[in-house]
Amino acid sequence: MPPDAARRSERSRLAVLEAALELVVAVGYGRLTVEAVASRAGVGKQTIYRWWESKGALLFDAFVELGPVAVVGGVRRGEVVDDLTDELLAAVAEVCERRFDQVCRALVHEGRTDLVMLLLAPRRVAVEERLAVARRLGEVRRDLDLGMAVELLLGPLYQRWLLRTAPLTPDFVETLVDVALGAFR
Amino acid sequence: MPPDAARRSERSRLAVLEAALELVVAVGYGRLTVEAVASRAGVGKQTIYRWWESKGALLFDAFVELGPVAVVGGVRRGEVVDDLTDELLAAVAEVCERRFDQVCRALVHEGRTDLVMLLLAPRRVAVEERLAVARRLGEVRRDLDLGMAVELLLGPLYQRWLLRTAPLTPDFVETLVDVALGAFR
Amino acid sequence: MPPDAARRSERSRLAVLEAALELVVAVGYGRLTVEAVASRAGVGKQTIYRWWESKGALLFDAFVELGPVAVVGGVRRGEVVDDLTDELLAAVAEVCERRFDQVCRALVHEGRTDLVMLLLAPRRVAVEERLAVARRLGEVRRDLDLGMAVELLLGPLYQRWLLRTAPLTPDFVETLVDVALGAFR
Amino acid sequence: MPPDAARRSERSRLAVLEAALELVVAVGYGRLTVEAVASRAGVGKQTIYRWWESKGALLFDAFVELGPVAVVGGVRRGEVVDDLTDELLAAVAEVCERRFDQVCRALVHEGRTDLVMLLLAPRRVAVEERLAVARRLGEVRRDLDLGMAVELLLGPLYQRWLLRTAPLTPDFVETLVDVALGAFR
DNA sequence: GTGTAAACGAGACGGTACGTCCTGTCTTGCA
DNA sequence: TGCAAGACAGGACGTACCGTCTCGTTTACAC
Repeated sequence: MPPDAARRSERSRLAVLEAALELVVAVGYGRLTVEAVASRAGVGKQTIYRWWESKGALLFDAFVELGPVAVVGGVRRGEVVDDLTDELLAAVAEVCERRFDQVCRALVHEGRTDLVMLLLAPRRVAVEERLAVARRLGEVRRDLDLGMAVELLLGPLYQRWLLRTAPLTPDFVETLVDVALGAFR
Repeated sequence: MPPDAARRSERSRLAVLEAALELVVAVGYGRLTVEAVASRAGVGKQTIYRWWESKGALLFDAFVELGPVAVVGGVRRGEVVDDLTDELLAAVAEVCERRFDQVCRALVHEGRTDLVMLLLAPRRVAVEERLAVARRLGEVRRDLDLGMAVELLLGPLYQRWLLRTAPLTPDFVETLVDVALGAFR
Repeated sequence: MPPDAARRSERSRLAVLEAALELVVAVGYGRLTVEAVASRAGVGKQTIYRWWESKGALLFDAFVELGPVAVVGGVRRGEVVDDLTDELLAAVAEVCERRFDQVCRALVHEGRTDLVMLLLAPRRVAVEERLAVARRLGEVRRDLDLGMAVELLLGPLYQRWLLRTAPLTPDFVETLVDVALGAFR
Repeated sequence: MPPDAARRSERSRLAVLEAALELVVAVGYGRLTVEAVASRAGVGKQTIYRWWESKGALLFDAFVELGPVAVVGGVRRGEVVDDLTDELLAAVAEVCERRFDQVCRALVHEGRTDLVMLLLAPRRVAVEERLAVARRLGEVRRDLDLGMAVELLLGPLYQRWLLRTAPLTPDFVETLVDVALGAFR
């Protein structure tokens, strides 16, 4: 029998999500156990297994529900270079936020990169939209491949973040935008 | 007491590394157990715990010792665009190779991104060297920041690989090189 | 948290006790492992550790639950010398029975002599009761110290058994009863 | 190849025996490990395995070599009742001595009751000899079975010791001798 | 209101793997 | 060669969690 969502206890649902988020931040994904989540949430283990498929799915829900809302800038405010820099700096801030970082790494760990992409999507969309405007305004080449451009901007950034090859400094972001825009014009 | 490396059994060391590599390819990191490695290697569990700190460290050693040697092109063969494309295609091949992929993901999983960087380093160096030549020959800007250039080329590639946002096609590589070189000239 | 006895699985409890008894007889105490008991009982190891403190406690329970019931004679059937001889012969039989012997030695081995005493108690009580009757009937001295008398009768017997100083022959038992009764009259 | 006793290191032999005795007293037989003995003796493990078959054999040797010599009274000093009482009190003292007790229990634990008997033998012989004298002097029955008499005296005593059924008080010893002698006259 | 059926907390269950410990053997210099 | 040192294969230990499965107990909808 599939569980009857109508009878689901909202109190339990929230308690579990909160406990999961607190614990993953406190101890990291590797040391996060379902038993600990259940215990901290004052919930039976079965209640977790009934409603979530995996730790990853649980953490994803926890983040979507309780994580900080990504601040995504409006489409156009000033020069394309400034707007993109702002957007990337926001991406850096987002990605360095402890809960976001932990949850994403947990999802990578579980192979649920699809969920990671969902979390990263708003940023990618924002960057793409700004570039679309830029293309319309002639700030960049008319034939610019927007998808590739987004990857060129965010790929290096996300790589630094995931692999921790180097710190995500404002300097890095500025140079990244400069160099990338060089290719787009 | 720290173990005495001089007395270490080479036979056991190799058997463990081989078993680890075979098993991680066969069952993946998540289902890889120390007991299985010990058993397949015909080795006591303690012998593994004596010499390696974690599954990740073990897999790293296994790969460094037994993994396929990365084919890194010579510095200069032709046009910079062709050479870089070759290099990135080789990077794609490397990164898609089952053992490499599994071991790297295992290391990311364990938070040992430092080791992942070691595995990726030769490629990065090769790209950087070709760009250095290009800069000397005037194929790219004199003031090009080589480190940033490398990240711009490999960052998007490695991001696609790790997050599986999209397949790593030759087309993607070509466009990536084209766009990036646009920024470098 | 202490385990909740109310929820305990009777099926598992019995399976463990049976497995323990079979195995201790089959391989002896020294080679008896908790893992083997769990495996033969079709039970998780934790289920054993949850309910029993030690191998000794487990074996004691197993014996109390499943061991052959000691045949303890009625209080008085005939001459005191015959009755006591019967009782001691029964003690010899009991103590030589494979399971009883193994379990008792296991308990001695673990220092749980209190449990050994529990297993031996019925016999001691029976002997004491017969001696009490004998004292009432004038078959032995009025001022006989019953506790000491029991020790005098069973002490040598149990010592031969535990230390295997000599075989427990009927002859030994008869002489023992004769000599002891000589002291009691 | 059997080890060559001629080349045996006396220093090592003694160090091992001393360490074994100290450790068995300190931690008991159950927690006594060969490694600990070797380490405390400043000796390689192999040196122990080369010269002793088991922990039990090692402890036995240790006791024979280093244990306190049992004080066994001369054959006849006074009344048979007094002499036997002295002998049994000495037996109690001996058996309660920490090292003797530990080593004997260790040997019982290992099933090496033969070695226990060797350790107990001097006492038994002494009692038997005094009884032989008593029989010659008419202090006890002419047809007394000496072996049985010894068992009647020491059996209850050793049983109390091994099974710890009750404390080995002087009172107990006196009553034991009284009652037993009652049977022997 | 009452009956009933699902979700709930609790936690025991059969398992898997862990990382530690110890055994008894084997190997490597040193004396 | 005997020795101290200690690595080795093997395997049991007791623990930690897994995901499943009962237990009674709420809870909430249908009658």
